[in-house]
Amino acid sequence: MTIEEVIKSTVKLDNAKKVILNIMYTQNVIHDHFNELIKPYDLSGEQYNVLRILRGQKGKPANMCVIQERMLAKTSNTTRLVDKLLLKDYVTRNVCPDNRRKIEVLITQKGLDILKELDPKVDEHERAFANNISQEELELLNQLLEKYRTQQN
Amino acid sequence: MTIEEVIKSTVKLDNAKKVILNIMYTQNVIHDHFNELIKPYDLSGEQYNVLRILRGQKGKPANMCVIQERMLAKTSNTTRLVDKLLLKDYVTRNVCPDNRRKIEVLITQKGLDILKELDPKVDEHERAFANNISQEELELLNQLLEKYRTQQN
DNA sequence: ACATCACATTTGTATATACAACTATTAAAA
DNA sequence: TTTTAATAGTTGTATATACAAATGTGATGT
Repeated sequence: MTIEEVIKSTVKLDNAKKVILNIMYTQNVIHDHFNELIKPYDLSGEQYNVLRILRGQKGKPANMCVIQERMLAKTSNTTRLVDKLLLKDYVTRNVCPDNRRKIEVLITQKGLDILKELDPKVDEHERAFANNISQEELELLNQLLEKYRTQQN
Repeated sequence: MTIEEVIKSTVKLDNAKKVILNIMYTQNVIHDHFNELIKPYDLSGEQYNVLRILRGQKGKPANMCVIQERMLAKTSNTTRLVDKLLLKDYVTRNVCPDNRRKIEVLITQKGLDILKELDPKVDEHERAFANNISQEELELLNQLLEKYRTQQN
């Protein structure tokens, strides 16, 4: 389905407009698909993302700004995301002894368990999209997106 | 900047994962850039989108579900978006005489004026991203995104 | 005519996002 | 040492999003 069909556009769009719409719309499709996946687990996409970041720390605590800078959506409110994870016992939160302005956030075993349960489903989600396109095309798509993003103002 | 650098990943990611992150992140970058653009105009991105759809109707009124199906984010609450536009006198809203379940939404001259004022800025926004990449690459990017999106479950 | 169903939109509610203001702590400067 | 500035995180508030339930209207069947 082309992007013109998606938005039922009657006029022909130029490539610059189409790419933006295509990226925005594709993100929406991925987002909705992922939300379906995690809905039964009572986790939001960003909560999952934070958990994955914490697992990536491999036991090393992460403070708030480390989490923030590794998230895709830089404007998310990390404090409140961690609050939610804390309520579900997926993380612990402690004041850093060296610098009391900082907070040390750690993933718990329960957090690791839920991630492990989700891993195969997330893999399947990723494959569902990637399967329709070759490895070379995937690589090309990555390169083009990275190039596209690089603005020269 | 590669997506690994963006999320400061220490491990190597496979292409399927990278494409998803790249699309999500690129959408974020575009979204933030666009929001900067329209912030002085007291319009949200989705409000702008609705206005653009209404202009595309070329005088023909659009009812709620027509607007809905032309929006990128299908889950947006069209009623409340139109409420906001109504408050700013950018649109009118009337019950359809033929079928009183339906609502006829029309863009006003004031709505057309604000869009006209925004047009060059939106063009510039689109070019800012597209300029760094050739027309052929833009076309390829569109094709790859459309192909990628097409899941076979 | 009456019941039932489908359709179009609105409303309620919980959660998420955007962004500014605020608090607490540490570092630097006078 | 006191003031000032920078850093890290939290809180408040307005708006947006997600999703289910409710309302009102029109279409269909008996």
